[in-house]
Amino acid sequence: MITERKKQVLEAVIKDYVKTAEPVGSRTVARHYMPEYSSATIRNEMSDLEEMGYLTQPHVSSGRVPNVHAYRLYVDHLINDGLINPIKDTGTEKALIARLQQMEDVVCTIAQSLSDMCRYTVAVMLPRQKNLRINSLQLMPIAPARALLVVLTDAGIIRDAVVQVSSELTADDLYGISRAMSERFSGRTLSEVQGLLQGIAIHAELEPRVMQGVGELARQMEKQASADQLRVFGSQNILFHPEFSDVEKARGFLSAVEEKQNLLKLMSRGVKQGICAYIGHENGIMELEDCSVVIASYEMGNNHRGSVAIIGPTRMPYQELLTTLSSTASILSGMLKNSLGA
Amino acid sequence: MITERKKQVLEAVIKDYVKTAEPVGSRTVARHYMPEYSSATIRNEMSDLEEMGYLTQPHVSSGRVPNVHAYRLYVDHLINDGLINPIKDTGTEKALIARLQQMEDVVCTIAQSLSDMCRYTVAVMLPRQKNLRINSLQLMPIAPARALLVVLTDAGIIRDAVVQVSSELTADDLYGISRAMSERFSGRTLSEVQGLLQGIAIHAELEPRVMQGVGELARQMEKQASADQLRVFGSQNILFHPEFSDVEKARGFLSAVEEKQNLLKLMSRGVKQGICAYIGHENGIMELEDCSVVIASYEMGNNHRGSVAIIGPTRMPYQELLTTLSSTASILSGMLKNSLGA
DNA sequence: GTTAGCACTCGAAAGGCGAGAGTGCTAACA
DNA sequence: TGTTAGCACTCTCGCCTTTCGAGTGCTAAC
Repeated sequence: MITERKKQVLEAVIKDYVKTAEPVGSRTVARHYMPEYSSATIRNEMSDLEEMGYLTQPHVSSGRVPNVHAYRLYVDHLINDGLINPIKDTGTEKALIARLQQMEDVVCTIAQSLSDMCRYTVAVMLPRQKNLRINSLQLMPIAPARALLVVLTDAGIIRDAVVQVSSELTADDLYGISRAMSERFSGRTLSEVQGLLQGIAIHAELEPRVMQGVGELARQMEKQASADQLRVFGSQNILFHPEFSDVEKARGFLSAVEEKQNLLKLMSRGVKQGICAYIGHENGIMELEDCSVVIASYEMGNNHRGSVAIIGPTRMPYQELLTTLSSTASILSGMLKNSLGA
Repeated sequence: MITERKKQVLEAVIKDYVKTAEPVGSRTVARHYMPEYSSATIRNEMSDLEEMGYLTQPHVSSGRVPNVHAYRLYVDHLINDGLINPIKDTGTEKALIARLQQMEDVVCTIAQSLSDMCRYTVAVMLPRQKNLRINSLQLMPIAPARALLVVLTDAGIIRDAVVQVSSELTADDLYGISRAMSERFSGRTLSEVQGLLQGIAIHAELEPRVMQGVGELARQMEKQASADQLRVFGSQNILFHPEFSDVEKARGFLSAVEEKQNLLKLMSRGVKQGICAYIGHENGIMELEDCSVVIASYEMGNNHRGSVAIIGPTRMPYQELLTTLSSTASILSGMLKNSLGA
């Protein structure tokens, strides 16, 4: 069994190691964290902890370094014992909400500033949107034979494209077509719209080239919305951590993060828990075996959930990051509810 | 005077050094580049070239390394003697043009793929747009008391924002307002619009909150358009070059590139020439003193010019990069003309 | 003008050495 | 029985020396 004092020692080792990135000796622990005991006592405890599989010595007679298991124990303790208290800040929210309409912008802006703030790499997953419904469509003239087609969906997603139209159409004509289209298509899902466009019947009365444009745009939107997407920010931050002072490793990290497939899988898994951490090899990505991924999920109204992650070396300040991350996730949920819902 | 043979030797040294990143010895040059001479001959030539200031020895009795002056000579030769032949490719153009309407997207997409392709860092300058004129405005309903305001300018810039409107307005009402606004504002510059909105007279008949939104958006657009902007892509690529295997240096590079002010100044200068290269300290940016910046300018129709740059270590394949870069610039000019003009 | 030959220089890699940090173990103490 | 002091031992790190090889400069011969 692991005694209370052992836990204290373990925590001390973790904290010191996170700070210094150097193996921690018994003397250090005794002096800085548990002055009521002598180094010899701590030494014995550390020896036990090593035997139990929580600490490792890089070589005999150096200090000790926490293990994946140690971090695991520590993180579980943090998460389960309610030491993660998201701070609900409302300042940023107000400042941002005015300028950001689209879900994607909101999420990316937050992620960017999170990565700037904590100097780690941040990834966000934008969940796939099943059965997006069209809210309205509008055409506006931009040049003699060209119009801008804007499509709004119920999830607040706005997409536009330039379409060719016949040159004799006036702005009013375009508006008329817009109304007719909106009437026909609003409330329909993107795939329904594509289906409808297959039927020749509709084509006749409306501009066929516009219809083609609508179909094309619908297909694009659906394609983009039907897969989970991943965005990564601040990947350069990895260079600030001494475990990546070897350029080879830094490059490995960057390419692993660029290659989004694996990360996406991990983050989809992370969506299910509220907040969780994959420590070291637990993340299952070979190039990231010396990294940890802390994931929190956020809500976006219509029953969809995305997730946001901080990625860094195994040696990271879990308590701080878990707190920051879960705050961020809750801010994000709030913003998305306010700006898109209602 | 520099003889023809000296030039050959110099070119050989440059080419070999670019390839291997190791100091080049006389034997290597003789064997691989000029087998008609012996190493001793080359040795004498190299000794002369060193005295003339084109080569440097990292230490006595190592091979020699080309200098800033050597690169300068080489690059001038390349540029002036017409060795840079832009390849006009039309494949990418067709594929991209369908999906990209906004100038910014076009430029950024091209820059991204350029950096992927050549594995260097790429920066693009988006020139400031003076006196943008409004082409048309349009409101479309998105929720009971909200509308999407879309603004088109003559430079093909599209910007949108959500504005609050009173809840009893129908889609037709919004269209009416759009028409009225378009009539009033189209052809005016952004600052004129802001000026007009100061006059109370207009407010009365149109929705005041919409007018506020227009003003706000116009201000934003003008602010964004009135300063040159810089976008950087593939900054991680620097890690592939051995001169940055020291993480300190890599970090210096990244922060210099992130801090866009200096780079922007350099690139504005580069706009004036068609294509040019700043080698080593010539770029005037302290953190980039061991880097070169190759710049080409592109045209965007309305007499505005932007520029695109490749940034990497001084040791770079200038011929290849100059060619690629100037091709890219001409493709870009072409795309912008096609998609925005007319 | 070109080349062969040779002595010389210097950096990079390999081996040796001492200092310092940290451990494990034992014995003494409360 | 748990804690502590003391001591011998181990291993890394930084520093120095040595060796090896690549490449040069110079001279003399072609």
